[in-house]
Amino acid sequence: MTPNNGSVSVLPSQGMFPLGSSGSGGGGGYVVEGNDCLKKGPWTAAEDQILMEYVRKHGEGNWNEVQRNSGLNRCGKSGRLRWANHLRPNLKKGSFSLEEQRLILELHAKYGNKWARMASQLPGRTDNEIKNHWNTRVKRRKRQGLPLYPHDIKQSQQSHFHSQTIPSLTPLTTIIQNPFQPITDGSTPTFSFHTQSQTQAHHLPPLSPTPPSLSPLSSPHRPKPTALTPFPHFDPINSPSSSSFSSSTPSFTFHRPAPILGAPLRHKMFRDSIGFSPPLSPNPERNTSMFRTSSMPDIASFQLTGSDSMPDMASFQMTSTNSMSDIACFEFPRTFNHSFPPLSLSQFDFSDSLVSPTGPVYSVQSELSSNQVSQTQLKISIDNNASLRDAITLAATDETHCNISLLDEFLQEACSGGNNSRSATELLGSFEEKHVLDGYGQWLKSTSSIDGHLNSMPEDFSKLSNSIPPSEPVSNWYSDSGEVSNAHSSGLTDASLEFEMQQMASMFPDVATAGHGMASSS
DNA sequence: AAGGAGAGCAACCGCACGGCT
DNA sequence: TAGCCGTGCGGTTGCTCTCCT
Repeated sequence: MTPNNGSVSVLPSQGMFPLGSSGSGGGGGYVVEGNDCLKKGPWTAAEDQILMEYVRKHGEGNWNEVQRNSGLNRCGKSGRLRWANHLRPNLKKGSFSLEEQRLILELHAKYGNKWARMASQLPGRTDNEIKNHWNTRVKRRKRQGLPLYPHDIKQSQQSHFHSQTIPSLTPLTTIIQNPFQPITDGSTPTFSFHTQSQTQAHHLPPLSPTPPSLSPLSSPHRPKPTALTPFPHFDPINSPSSSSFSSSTPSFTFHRPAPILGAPLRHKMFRDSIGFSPPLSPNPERNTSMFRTSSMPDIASFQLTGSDSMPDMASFQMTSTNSMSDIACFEFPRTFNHSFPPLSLSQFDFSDSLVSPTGPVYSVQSELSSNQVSQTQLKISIDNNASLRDAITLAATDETHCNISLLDEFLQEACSGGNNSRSATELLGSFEEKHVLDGYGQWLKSTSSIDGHLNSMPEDFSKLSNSIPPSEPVSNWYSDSGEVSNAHSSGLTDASLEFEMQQMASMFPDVATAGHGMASSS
């Protein structure tokens, strides 16, 4: 936007008075009484010319000299800003490209609100541009109750936050990406997820602006995040979570975040970080069990059991105490050297603390308000000593019968729904476990050795798929506009939409290409 | 057609930091 | 060493434009 005739944001009470519209190209603005009549407000083309001429002659710097030597009736600070943001050469104008948007996300995850630092890695972009872009995104996603970061970005952000107190935390991702891989010594590792109440959960600097006091746009009166909060939970020795950790029975505990049930996301398609998870039950008669388990069971547990008869496969079973008939299971290779479902940190979305089977205990914080979910605990145990089979059993125990019906509701709507298009994300409420399943599905597709299992998987998934109006663009599922499939209302640019789509596509590299993601892959 | 909401953008403000004296 | 000054950064404000109702 170019400067125009609009008034400027300086109050007359501050000693300004309107200049009128005499300036070419828009003019307007205010001057400061008693301060050499320094002009404020939008710059005119004439002023730009003066400034450019000055910089051409004298170079950048000595901005206070601009006013003295060029006759420009602006303070040096204003001149510097104008030059930096609009006049200097090689500035890119226009909307951010997909790569730039992605980079901004990554850089923000890495640096936080260090706009200048981010700008230094985005050639032609200014810190102000990046800041505005980011703030717009923040506002939009906050309004929609969506997480600020996509999964993969969020995990790197978490790594960033922690890397300042825990060197080489980056492997955290590795730890979680393949949580089973370390189990090679015949031990019986166990690890568990559990969600704490909000009062228990906040140990770290916030990762999301959602809580007002936790905004990434931190108040200038708050300590700058140069020294990030250490992990109060990081205590491999004394951590309660580590009490069950031993060499013979590796275990780790981390907390699940609250589901995203915040903003009234009505009539929204699958989108953005929520992603879409296919039900993976290979047994049609059990096709709701995955949903049950995914729908924030208050207590769920996983168990992995070794197998000799199926040395290369493990089964994964999910049960709910509501009904033992609600059992879902699937299998996957035990060795996991085929890039087990990318169970990344973000996909688990640990909210609080983590004890890895291999050592370090990290505490990470959910960006979600944990008051949106009842106490939830998932427990996974891995038994590598099992002699007959590699089995993974996941038991979901619903103690409070809260939230558990969300996915059933979704399934019902999905199966009967037709064009209602009620969002999976809206109904799912949570996506943490779903991401596990997403990862599993993705891995499943890419693993030729289990094609047979794949074939038996997708019935309930196909139900979901069928429930999604085929005419609905996938971008509407995944855009972070948060509104009904309307990119315009959200102000999303095509690039933004495409960017969000790419984010999602990256989550489903295989299936996405099969036709708009999993939802249409059946 | 008018009004409202939201997005995008430009620019200001206050503070922090570093260099210089 | 303290104070001054220039510069840079981050937060905020307020404007216009676009789209929707």
